[in-house]
Amino acid sequence: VPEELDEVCAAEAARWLTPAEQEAWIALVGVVVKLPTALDGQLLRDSGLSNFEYFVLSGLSHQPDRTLRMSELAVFTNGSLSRLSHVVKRLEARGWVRREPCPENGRFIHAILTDTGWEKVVEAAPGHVAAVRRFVFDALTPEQVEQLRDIGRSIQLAIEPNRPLAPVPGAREDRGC
Amino acid sequence: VPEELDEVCAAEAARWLTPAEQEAWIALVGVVVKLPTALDGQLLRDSGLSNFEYFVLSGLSHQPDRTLRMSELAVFTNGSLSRLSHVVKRLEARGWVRREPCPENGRFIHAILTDTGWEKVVEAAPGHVAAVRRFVFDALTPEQVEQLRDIGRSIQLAIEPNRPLAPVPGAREDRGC
DNA sequence: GAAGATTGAAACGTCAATCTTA
DNA sequence: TAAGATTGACGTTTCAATCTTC
Repeated sequence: VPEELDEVCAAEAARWLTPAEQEAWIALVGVVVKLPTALDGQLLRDSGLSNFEYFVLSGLSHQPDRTLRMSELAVFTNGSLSRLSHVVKRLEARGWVRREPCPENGRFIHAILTDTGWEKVVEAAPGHVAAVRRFVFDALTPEQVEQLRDIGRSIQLAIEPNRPLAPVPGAREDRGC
Repeated sequence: VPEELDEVCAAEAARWLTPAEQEAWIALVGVVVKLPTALDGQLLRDSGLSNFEYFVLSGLSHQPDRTLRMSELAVFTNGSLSRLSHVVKRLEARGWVRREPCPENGRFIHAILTDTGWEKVVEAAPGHVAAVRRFVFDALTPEQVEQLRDIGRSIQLAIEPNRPLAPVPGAREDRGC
């Protein structure tokens, strides 16, 4: 068996990863798999929300009118429109979001955060942000935070050369929230 | 609404993320969501395998005897034992893996890569590695590769302080495969 | 009893088909 | 006709309960 493995290695050597890349790859895969699980766990235990649901509510809460078109929200949440539709239906059933057709263009549907939904985000946010700090930023130096930003953007560009990296227009990211 | 937002910001200011951290966070979330989708897409199209299934087959293929206990394999794949059990059942039905109780300790179950399974990995590997190169390493400088490794390890340590970071013993990572 | 592993039901995501409005 | 959005069916993951072996 080792011999066969060598053959495979030799045949495809040019395409394999270097040892340094392998180390980075293993580390990256671990984060990609474990971070969502860890964050989902905290949110689910403490607030009964999935990561994705929180992202939807949080995205709406940062809009000046707590409103976003479904397709804009889909971009913001990095999810498909179909998935978003299912999730918003559940959030609507729980009373945190409501949907209305756009008065100006009937093809658009506005997802709107309700007052109850706002309270839910306000309740859930501190614990979630604390988890993000604990799992990510407390473990990194300021230089690493910048490195992470640049690396993340480069990888996203490689995956989606055409899509803009910036969050949805209107998001109040500059506010420090 | 903006006023309320300010109140929330002020009340929880100490726990929010800094602007630099927000940028990094958005970039990281994007990678965490999009990279699995991109890799899953390539594998599914070209080889009919999910990322997780490939990881299982690949993990076994790197063992000297193509064998790993179920619980070891679960650690290696960053997945739950339950999920692994379901997946291995499907892989067994497709003839790529078989399961046998450990002769020395009947509680352990060995997952063993079959010859057909080996061929499957050999067929799927080049395309998958090429995708990893294209989406990740072609976009990064050698310095960034090292940074990514360190950042990834730090985050994993923060998530799981107790679990070892190294791959499963016996994995032939040092071989360049 | 506890570790290792499996199972079934419920929840979720994905895909293709559908519906609606411009 | 095409863009925006929804729906239902199917496959997968998760969670709790179960089974087996030490």
